[in-house]
Amino acid sequence: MTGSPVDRVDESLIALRRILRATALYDRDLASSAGVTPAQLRVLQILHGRPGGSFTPKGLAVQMGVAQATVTAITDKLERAGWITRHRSATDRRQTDVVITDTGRAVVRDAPDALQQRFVRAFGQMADWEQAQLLASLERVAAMLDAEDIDASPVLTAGDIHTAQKRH
Amino acid sequence: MTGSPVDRVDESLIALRRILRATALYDRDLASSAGVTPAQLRVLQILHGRPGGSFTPKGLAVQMGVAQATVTAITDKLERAGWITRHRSATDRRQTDVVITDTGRAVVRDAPDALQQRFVRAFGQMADWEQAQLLASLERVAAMLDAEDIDASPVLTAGDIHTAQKRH
DNA sequence: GAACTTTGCTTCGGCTGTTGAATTATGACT
DNA sequence: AGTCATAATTCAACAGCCGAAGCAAAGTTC
Repeated sequence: MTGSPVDRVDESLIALRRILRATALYDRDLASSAGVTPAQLRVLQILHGRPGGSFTPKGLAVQMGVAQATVTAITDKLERAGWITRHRSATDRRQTDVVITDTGRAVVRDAPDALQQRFVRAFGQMADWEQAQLLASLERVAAMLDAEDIDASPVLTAGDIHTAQKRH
Repeated sequence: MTGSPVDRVDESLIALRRILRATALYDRDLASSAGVTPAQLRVLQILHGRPGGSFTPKGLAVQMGVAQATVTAITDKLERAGWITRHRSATDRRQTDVVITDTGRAVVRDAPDALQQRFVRAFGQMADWEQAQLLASLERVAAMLDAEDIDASPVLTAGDIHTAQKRH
Protein backbone atom coordinates (compact mmCIF):
# COMPACT_ATOMS: atom_id res chain seq x y z
CA MET A 1 0.00 0.00 0.00
CA THR A 2 2.86 2.36 0.69
CA GLY A 3 4.21 3.28 -2.71
CA SER A 4 7.36 4.93 -3.87
CA PRO A 5 8.34 8.42 -2.69
CA VAL A 6 7.18 9.86 -5.98
CA ASP A 7 3.79 8.31 -5.45
CA ARG A 8 3.58 9.92 -2.10
CA VAL A 9 4.21 13.45 -3.24
CA ASP A 10 1.80 12.97 -6.11
CA GLU A 11 -0.86 11.64 -3.85
CA SER A 12 -0.30 14.40 -1.36
CA LEU A 13 -0.78 16.97 -4.06
CA ILE A 14 -3.91 15.27 -5.25
CA ALA A 15 -5.28 15.27 -1.73
CA LEU A 16 -4.42 18.93 -1.42
CA ARG A 17 -6.24 19.70 -4.63
CA ARG A 18 -9.24 17.78 -3.41
CA ILE A 19 -9.27 19.95 -0.32
CA LEU A 20 -9.03 23.11 -2.39
CA ARG A 21 -11.77 21.98 -4.70
CA ALA A 22 -14.09 21.04 -1.87
CA THR A 23 -13.66 24.42 -0.25
CA ALA A 24 -14.25 26.23 -3.52
CA LEU A 25 -17.51 24.38 -4.01
CA TYR A 26 -18.57 25.12 -0.47
CA ASP A 27 -17.88 28.77 -1.02
CA ARG A 28 -20.17 28.82 -3.99
CA ASP A 29 -22.91 26.98 -2.18
CA LEU A 30 -22.69 29.49 0.58
CA ALA A 31 -23.00 32.37 -1.82
CA SER A 32 -26.14 31.06 -3.41
CA SER A 33 -27.84 29.90 -0.23
CA ALA A 34 -27.07 32.60 2.30
CA GLY A 35 -27.38 35.75 0.22
CA VAL A 36 -23.81 36.72 0.98
CA THR A 37 -20.80 36.12 -1.20
CA PRO A 38 -17.58 34.57 0.08
CA ALA A 39 -15.62 37.79 -0.24
CA GLN A 40 -18.29 39.76 1.58
CA LEU A 41 -18.51 37.19 4.34
CA ARG A 42 -14.77 37.28 4.75
CA VAL A 43 -14.91 41.00 5.35
CA LEU A 44 -17.71 40.59 7.86
CA GLN A 45 -15.84 37.80 9.63
CA ILE A 46 -12.71 39.87 9.94
CA LEU A 47 -14.65 42.81 11.31
CA HIS A 48 -16.60 40.54 13.64
CA GLY A 49 -13.41 39.26 15.19
CA ARG A 50 -11.93 42.69 15.77
CA PRO A 51 -12.16 44.72 18.93
CA GLY A 52 -14.95 47.18 18.35
CA GLY A 53 -15.87 45.40 15.14
CA SER A 54 -13.97 48.00 13.21
CA PHE A 55 -11.08 48.14 10.78
CA THR A 56 -9.69 50.35 8.05
CA PRO A 57 -10.03 49.54 4.36
CA LYS A 58 -6.26 49.44 4.17
CA GLY A 59 -6.12 46.90 6.97
CA LEU A 60 -8.77 44.79 5.32
CA ALA A 61 -6.91 44.90 2.04
CA VAL A 62 -3.67 43.75 3.63
CA GLN A 63 -5.32 41.02 5.59
CA MET A 64 -7.25 39.69 2.62
CA GLY A 65 -4.40 40.07 0.19
CA VAL A 66 -6.33 42.23 -2.27
CA ALA A 67 -6.05 45.78 -3.54
CA GLN A 68 -7.63 48.65 -1.74
CA ALA A 69 -9.94 49.29 -4.65
CA THR A 70 -11.33 45.83 -4.20
CA VAL A 71 -12.14 46.52 -0.58
CA THR A 72 -13.91 49.69 -1.58
CA ALA A 73 -16.06 47.76 -4.01
CA ILE A 74 -16.97 45.10 -1.49
CA THR A 75 -17.68 47.50 1.34
CA ASP A 76 -19.89 49.52 -0.98
CA LYS A 77 -22.13 46.51 -1.26
CA LEU A 78 -21.97 45.69 2.41
CA GLU A 79 -22.91 49.24 3.27
CA ARG A 80 -25.81 49.21 0.86
CA ALA A 81 -27.01 46.03 2.55
CA GLY A 82 -26.80 47.67 5.96
CA TRP A 83 -24.21 45.25 7.30
CA ILE A 84 -21.51 47.84 7.85
CA THR A 85 -21.21 51.58 8.26
CA ARG A 86 -18.38 53.90 7.33
CA HIS A 87 -17.14 56.94 9.19
CA ARG A 88 -14.11 59.14 8.91
CA SER A 89 -11.58 58.29 11.56
CA ALA A 90 -11.25 60.90 14.28
CA THR A 91 -7.54 60.40 14.83
CA ASP A 92 -6.45 60.37 11.19
CA ARG A 93 -8.98 61.97 8.92
CA ARG A 94 -7.56 60.25 5.87
CA GLN A 95 -8.69 56.94 7.24
CA THR A 96 -12.14 55.45 7.25
CA ASP A 97 -13.50 53.27 9.99
CA VAL A 98 -15.45 50.35 8.63
CA VAL A 99 -17.73 49.15 11.40
CA ILE A 100 -19.88 46.06 11.40
CA THR A 101 -23.52 46.58 12.40
CA ASP A 102 -25.70 44.33 14.50
CA THR A 103 -27.38 42.94 11.43
CA GLY A 104 -23.93 42.37 10.00
CA ARG A 105 -22.96 40.36 13.03
CA ALA A 106 -26.14 38.38 12.65
CA VAL A 107 -25.11 37.50 9.11
CA VAL A 108 -21.79 36.18 10.37
CA ARG A 109 -23.45 34.15 13.08
CA ASP A 110 -26.08 32.68 10.82
CA ALA A 111 -23.95 32.05 7.75
CA PRO A 112 -23.84 28.30 7.35
CA ASP A 113 -20.18 27.55 7.17
CA ALA A 114 -20.72 23.99 6.09
CA LEU A 115 -17.05 23.42 5.55
CA GLN A 116 -16.19 24.40 9.06
CA GLN A 117 -19.03 22.53 10.64
CA ARG A 118 -18.13 19.38 8.82
CA PHE A 119 -14.52 19.73 9.79
CA VAL A 120 -15.33 20.32 13.43
CA ARG A 121 -17.67 17.36 13.56
CA ALA A 122 -15.24 14.95 11.94
CA PHE A 123 -12.38 16.26 13.98
CA GLY A 124 -14.26 15.64 17.19
CA GLN A 125 -14.75 12.01 16.28
CA MET A 126 -11.06 11.37 15.89
CA ALA A 127 -8.88 9.78 18.51
CA ASP A 128 -6.65 12.00 20.54
CA TRP A 129 -3.44 11.06 18.84
CA GLU A 130 -5.06 11.45 15.45
CA GLN A 131 -6.10 14.98 16.25
CA ALA A 132 -2.62 15.84 17.35
CA GLN A 133 -1.13 14.37 14.21
CA LEU A 134 -3.59 16.13 11.96
CA LEU A 135 -2.90 19.46 13.56
CA ALA A 136 0.83 18.97 13.21
CA SER A 137 0.51 18.04 9.57
CA LEU A 138 -1.76 20.94 8.70
CA GLU A 139 0.55 23.40 10.36
CA ARG A 140 3.43 21.86 8.54
CA VAL A 141 1.72 22.31 5.19
CA ALA A 142 0.67 25.82 6.05
CA ALA A 143 4.25 26.67 6.89
CA MET A 144 5.42 25.12 3.64
CA LEU A 145 3.04 27.13 1.53
CA ASP A 146 2.48 30.49 3.09
CA ALA A 147 6.11 31.37 3.33
CA GLU A 148 8.15 34.49 3.53
CA ASP A 149 7.19 36.15 0.28
CA ILE A 150 3.59 36.25 1.33
CA ASP A 151 2.51 38.59 4.04
CA ALA A 152 2.24 36.34 7.04
CA SER A 153 -0.14 38.39 9.09
CA PRO A 154 -2.51 36.37 11.25
CA VAL A 155 -4.92 35.25 8.63
CA LEU A 156 -7.98 34.72 10.64
CA THR A 157 -9.26 36.10 13.84
CA ALA A 158 -10.75 33.41 15.98
CA GLY A 159 -14.17 34.97 16.32
CA ASP A 160 -16.02 33.02 13.69
CA ILE A 161 -14.34 29.82 14.66
CA HIS A 162 -15.42 30.04 18.25
CA THR A 163 -18.90 30.86 17.06
CA ALA A 164 -18.94 27.63 15.12
CA GLN A 165 -17.71 25.86 18.22
CA LYS A 166 -20.58 27.04 20.36
CA ARG A 167 -23.09 25.64 17.96
CA HIS A 168 -21.04 22.55 17.45
CA MET B 1 2.47 23.21 24.31
CA THR B 2 -0.31 20.78 23.61
CA GLY B 3 -3.50 22.62 24.47
CA SER B 4 -7.04 21.55 25.09
CA PRO B 5 -9.05 19.73 22.44
CA VAL B 6 -10.86 22.93 21.61
CA ASP B 7 -7.56 24.60 20.95
CA ARG B 8 -6.62 21.87 18.61
CA VAL B 9 -9.63 22.12 16.37
CA ASP B 10 -9.31 25.88 16.32
CA GLU B 11 -5.68 25.71 15.42
CA SER B 12 -6.33 23.12 12.77
CA LEU B 13 -8.90 25.37 11.18
CA ILE B 14 -6.57 28.30 11.28
CA ALA B 15 -3.87 26.23 9.61
CA LEU B 16 -6.36 25.14 6.99
CA ARG B 17 -7.31 28.74 6.32
CA ARG B 18 -3.67 29.66 5.99
CA ILE B 19 -3.32 26.96 3.37
CA LEU B 20 -6.36 28.20 1.50
CA ARG B 21 -5.17 31.77 1.64
CA ALA B 22 -1.72 30.90 0.42
CA THR B 23 -3.10 29.03 -2.55
CA ALA B 24 -5.46 31.87 -3.41
CA LEU B 25 -2.59 34.31 -3.45
CA TYR B 26 -0.51 31.98 -5.59
CA ASP B 27 -3.35 31.71 -8.05
CA ARG B 28 -3.47 35.43 -8.43
CA ASP B 29 0.27 35.71 -8.86
CA LEU B 30 0.10 33.12 -11.55
CA ALA B 31 -2.60 34.97 -13.38
CA SER B 32 -0.68 38.21 -13.49
CA SER B 33 2.71 36.73 -14.31
CA ALA B 34 1.99 33.97 -16.80
CA GLY B 35 -0.71 35.50 -18.98
CA VAL B 36 -3.12 32.73 -18.12
CA THR B 37 -5.80 32.89 -15.48
CA PRO B 38 -6.31 30.16 -12.90
CA ALA B 39 -9.56 28.98 -14.39
CA GLN B 40 -8.06 28.82 -17.86
CA LEU B 41 -5.05 26.94 -16.62
CA ARG B 42 -7.26 24.47 -14.85
CA VAL B 43 -9.03 23.68 -18.10
CA LEU B 44 -5.72 23.26 -19.88
CA GLN B 45 -4.40 21.03 -17.11
CA ILE B 46 -7.44 18.80 -17.23
CA LEU B 47 -7.18 18.48 -20.99
CA HIS B 48 -3.46 17.90 -20.79
CA GLY B 49 -3.97 14.94 -18.51
CA ARG B 50 -6.59 13.29 -20.67
CA PRO B 51 -6.01 10.63 -23.24
CA GLY B 52 -5.93 12.44 -26.55
CA GLY B 53 -5.96 15.77 -24.75
CA SER B 54 -9.67 16.02 -25.37
CA PHE B 55 -12.81 16.38 -23.31
CA THR B 56 -16.37 17.63 -23.68
CA PRO B 57 -17.57 20.93 -22.23
CA LYS B 58 -20.00 18.98 -20.12
CA GLY B 59 -17.22 16.84 -18.71
CA LEU B 60 -15.15 19.90 -17.96
CA ALA B 61 -18.07 21.53 -16.22
CA VAL B 62 -18.68 18.51 -14.00
CA GLN B 63 -15.05 18.09 -13.17
CA MET B 64 -14.57 21.73 -12.31
CA GLY B 65 -17.86 22.09 -10.52
CA VAL B 66 -19.10 25.00 -12.61
CA ALA B 67 -21.97 25.58 -15.00
CA GLN B 68 -21.71 24.71 -18.64
CA ALA B 69 -22.10 28.34 -19.57
CA THR B 70 -18.97 29.09 -17.62
CA VAL B 71 -17.01 26.49 -19.53
CA THR B 72 -18.19 27.99 -22.78
CA ALA B 73 -16.94 31.40 -21.72
CA ILE B 74 -13.56 30.06 -20.68
CA THR B 75 -13.05 27.90 -23.74
CA ASP B 76 -13.97 30.87 -25.91
CA LYS B 77 -10.95 32.66 -24.59
CA LEU B 78 -8.71 29.61 -24.81
CA GLU B 79 -9.73 29.08 -28.41
CA ARG B 80 -9.09 32.71 -29.27
CA ALA B 81 -5.62 32.32 -27.75
CA GLY B 82 -4.97 29.23 -29.87
CA TRP B 83 -4.53 26.91 -26.90
CA ILE B 84 -7.48 24.69 -27.73
CA THR B 85 -9.60 23.82 -30.72
CA ARG B 86 -13.23 22.77 -30.91
CA HIS B 87 -14.82 20.24 -33.22
CA ARG B 88 -18.17 18.54 -33.38
CA SER B 89 -17.96 15.01 -32.08
CA ALA B 90 -18.32 12.35 -34.77
CA THR B 91 -20.17 9.87 -32.59
CA ASP B 92 -22.66 12.26 -31.04
CA ARG B 93 -23.06 15.39 -33.06
CA ARG B 94 -24.52 17.27 -30.12
CA GLN B 95 -21.21 17.07 -28.36
CA THR B 96 -18.14 19.17 -28.90
CA ASP B 97 -14.62 17.89 -28.54
CA VAL B 98 -12.40 20.37 -26.83
CA VAL B 99 -8.83 19.52 -27.76
CA ILE B 100 -5.67 21.05 -26.38
CA THR B 101 -3.15 22.23 -28.96
CA ASP B 102 0.61 21.95 -28.83
CA THR B 103 0.92 25.56 -27.77
CA GLY B 104 -1.68 24.84 -25.12
CA ARG B 105 0.41 22.02 -23.77
CA ALA B 106 3.38 24.31 -23.74
CA VAL B 107 1.42 26.72 -21.57
CA VAL B 108 0.70 23.95 -19.09
CA ARG B 109 4.31 22.87 -19.02
CA ASP B 110 5.69 26.37 -18.63
CA ALA B 111 3.12 27.73 -16.20
CA PRO B 112 5.00 28.39 -13.01
CA ASP B 113 2.98 26.50 -10.48
CA ALA B 114 4.83 28.02 -7.57
CA LEU B 115 2.56 26.35 -5.08
CA GLN B 116 3.29 22.94 -6.43
CA GLN B 117 6.99 23.50 -6.82
CA ARG B 118 7.30 24.74 -3.30
CA PHE B 119 5.33 21.82 -1.99
CA VAL B 120 7.36 19.29 -3.89
CA ARG B 121 10.62 20.80 -2.75
CA ALA B 122 9.66 20.94 0.91
CA PHE B 123 8.13 17.49 0.75
CA GLY B 124 11.32 16.04 -0.61
CA GLN B 125 13.28 17.35 2.32
CA MET B 126 11.13 15.60 4.85
CA ALA B 127 11.99 12.35 6.52
CA ASP B 128 10.34 9.23 5.29
CA TRP B 129 7.97 8.84 8.19
CA GLU B 130 7.04 12.49 8.00
CA GLN B 131 6.07 12.15 4.37
CA ALA B 132 3.92 9.18 5.17
CA GLN B 133 2.23 10.98 8.01
CA LEU B 134 1.61 14.08 5.95
CA LEU B 135 0.05 12.11 3.15
CA ALA B 136 -2.20 10.27 5.56
CA SER B 137 -3.33 13.49 7.17
CA LEU B 138 -4.02 15.25 3.89
CA GLU B 139 -6.05 12.36 2.62
CA ARG B 140 -7.91 12.31 5.85
CA VAL B 141 -8.82 15.98 5.56
CA ALA B 142 -9.74 15.58 1.92
CA ALA B 143 -12.07 12.76 2.83
CA MET B 144 -13.58 14.85 5.59
CA LEU B 145 -14.33 17.75 3.30
CA ASP B 146 -15.12 16.48 -0.12
CA ALA B 147 -17.81 14.13 0.97
CA GLU B 148 -20.80 12.47 -0.56
CA ASP B 149 -22.79 15.53 -1.54
CA ILE B 150 -20.00 16.71 -3.75
CA ASP B 151 -19.19 14.88 -6.92
CA ALA B 152 -16.17 12.85 -5.95
CA SER B 153 -14.75 12.33 -9.38
CA PRO B 154 -10.98 12.17 -9.54
CA VAL B 155 -10.16 15.80 -9.22
CA LEU B 156 -6.89 15.93 -10.92
CA THR B 157 -5.22 13.83 -13.48
CA ALA B 158 -1.60 13.32 -12.69
CA GLY B 159 -0.23 14.82 -15.87
CA ASP B 160 0.67 18.24 -14.61
CA ILE B 161 1.99 16.84 -11.39
CA HIS B 162 4.42 14.58 -13.11
CA THR B 163 5.48 17.49 -15.22
CA ALA B 164 6.34 19.37 -12.09
CA GLN B 165 8.19 16.35 -10.86
CA LYS B 166 10.44 16.15 -13.87
CA ARG B 167 11.61 19.67 -13.41
CA HIS B 168 11.73 19.25 -9.66
C1' DG C 1 -42.29 7.87 -38.71
C1' DA C 2 -44.38 11.95 -36.20
C1' DA C 3 -44.51 14.16 -31.85
C1' DC C 4 -42.43 14.50 -27.59
C1' DT C 5 -38.72 14.75 -24.32
C1' DT C 6 -34.02 14.91 -23.12
C1' DT C 7 -29.36 16.24 -23.72
C1' DG C 8 -25.32 19.21 -25.05
C1' DC C 9 -23.91 23.47 -26.15
C1' DT C 10 -24.09 28.41 -27.02
C1' DT C 11 -25.84 33.12 -26.49
C1' DC C 12 -27.39 36.76 -23.67
C1' DG C 13 -27.84 39.80 -19.77
C1' DG C 14 -26.36 40.59 -15.36
C1' DC C 15 -23.85 40.30 -11.16
C1' DT C 16 -19.40 39.92 -8.27
C1' DG C 17 -14.48 40.23 -7.72
C1' DT C 18 -10.42 42.20 -9.14
C1' DT C 19 -7.11 45.46 -10.65
C1' DG C 20 -4.26 49.75 -12.15
C1' DA C 21 -4.47 54.47 -12.96
C1' DA C 22 -6.07 58.86 -11.80
C1' DT C 23 -8.03 61.92 -8.21
C1' DT C 24 -8.84 63.98 -3.75
C1' DA C 25 -7.96 64.79 0.93
C1' DT C 26 -5.08 64.58 4.70
C1' DG C 27 -0.94 64.00 7.29
C1' DA C 28 4.14 64.30 7.77
C1' DC C 29 8.48 66.24 6.99
C1' DT C 30 11.97 69.91 5.77
C1' DA D 1 5.04 77.11 2.53
C1' DG D 2 6.31 73.39 -0.24
C1' DT D 3 6.99 68.70 -0.97
C1' DC D 4 6.22 64.05 -0.39
C1' DA D 5 3.72 60.08 1.37
C1' DT D 6 -0.50 57.84 2.66
C1' DA D 7 -5.68 56.59 2.68
C1' DA D 8 -9.47 56.18 0.28
C1' DT D 9 -12.42 56.62 -3.69
C1' DT D 10 -13.73 56.75 -8.57
C1' DC D 11 -13.35 54.97 -13.12
C1' DA D 12 -12.80 51.80 -16.94
C1' DA D 13 -11.81 47.34 -18.03
C1' DC D 14 -11.44 42.36 -17.48
C1' DA D 15 -12.43 37.56 -15.77
C1' DG D 16 -15.47 34.28 -13.60
C1' DC D 17 -19.81 32.79 -12.85
C1' DC D 18 -24.68 31.99 -13.33
C1' DG D 19 -29.75 31.25 -14.93
C1' DA D 20 -32.74 31.60 -18.68
C1' DA D 21 -33.56 31.16 -23.38
C1' DG D 22 -32.60 29.22 -27.73
C1' DC D 23 -31.04 25.61 -30.94
C1' DA D 24 -29.63 21.30 -32.72
C1' DA D 25 -29.18 16.47 -32.25
C1' DA D 26 -30.40 12.21 -30.07
C1' DG D 27 -33.61 9.29 -27.76
C1' DT D 28 -38.40 7.73 -26.65
C1' DT D 29 -43.09 6.79 -27.18
C1' DC D 30 -46.98 5.69 -29.55
